[in-house]
Amino acid sequence: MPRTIGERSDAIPALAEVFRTHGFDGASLSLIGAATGLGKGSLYNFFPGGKEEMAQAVLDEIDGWFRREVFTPLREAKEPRQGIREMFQVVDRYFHSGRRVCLIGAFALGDSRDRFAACVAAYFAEWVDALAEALRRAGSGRAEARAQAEDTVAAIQGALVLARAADDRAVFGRIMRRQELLLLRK
Amino acid sequence: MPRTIGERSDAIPALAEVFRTHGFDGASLSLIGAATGLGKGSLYNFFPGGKEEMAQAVLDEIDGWFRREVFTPLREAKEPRQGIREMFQVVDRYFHSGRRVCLIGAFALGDSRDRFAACVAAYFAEWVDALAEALRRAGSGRAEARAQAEDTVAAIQGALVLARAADDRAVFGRIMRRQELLLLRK
DNA sequence: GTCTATAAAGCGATAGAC
DNA sequence: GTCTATCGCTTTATAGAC
Repeated sequence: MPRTIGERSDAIPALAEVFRTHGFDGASLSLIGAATGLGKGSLYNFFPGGKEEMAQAVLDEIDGWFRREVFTPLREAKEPRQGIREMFQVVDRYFHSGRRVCLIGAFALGDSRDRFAACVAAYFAEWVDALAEALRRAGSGRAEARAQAEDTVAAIQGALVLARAADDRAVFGRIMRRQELLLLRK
Repeated sequence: MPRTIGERSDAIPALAEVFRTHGFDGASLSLIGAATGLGKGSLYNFFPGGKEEMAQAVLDEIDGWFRREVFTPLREAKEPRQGIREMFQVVDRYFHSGRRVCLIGAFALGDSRDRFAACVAAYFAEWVDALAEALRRAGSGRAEARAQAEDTVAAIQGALVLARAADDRAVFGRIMRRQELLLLRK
């Protein structure tokens, strides 16, 4: 998180943190102001569309990050099985081993789903697609690869729910490890 | 949903619907009043603790329902494998094949987790416990049964996230069916 | 017991000084 | 470009009429 906010994108990490912690409705402008160190004037200067534009900017940033660090590597990995192993590593790091919630998953379950429906749907669809392609290249049939990919993305999201519910990140690690074994066995 | 509200418990289904649809923060008293057909006077007469007491009453009702319809049957089923099959059926019906969100899962990911932390943690812990016992009775070792139970509850929660994200309940059915096969194969 | 009116606080958003 | 003050509205919650 940058110490000084010089441009719009500098505020995104703090914004993401606030939305993850408090949800869209719970993230008030005063909380956002405190987290970013910006007054309302500056916030509306960077984000004329207000809170909705702030959340959209965070979602776009997350989408770009996953595209760059997860989806594309999955699709382009020379060794698909190795690519899948690396996906689990990157995802575990991203979610801080289950301590950090998936903002897009939380938006999917919450009241803000309709507002950001397209973004939310596209994120999960692309994750499933990219993983299915890697699995197909690793030897699974087309239909089986899709099924395995769907199960895996669901397992990760479910693991985040359970980890946060139990306030115990060990749950997340266990589910991730078993899902990786299930996917790469044989 | 009862047509007339004569006592506190008559309002619970409508309350649950509002919290599921709008989340805790998004469920304003005016929405709650419209959904229940009750004025604020009546609401505060039934729930002196306000919104928090309303949500807690809903969580208690859900907890009781799952205990009665899912956890206890799992533990007491004469045929544990058949009991597990029935769990999948009951859960599919409860979540309207993925169209209905798990309020406790949504609270776990959302801003209201801290407020209802004990309730949320207990719900998932008991589900995993009950399913693990059934799996153990069906022949799994103690550790393996726990792992399978954890994976299954996570798969169900993840399936709800994906179904809601894609606005496609078919996803939910597919993941549930595959998880059931995985659990009961051999 | 249920309504309407109202209180007090917080909200998102805007305007204007600097 | 960033601040403070403020608008208009909604929120939860309460008070008092009936």
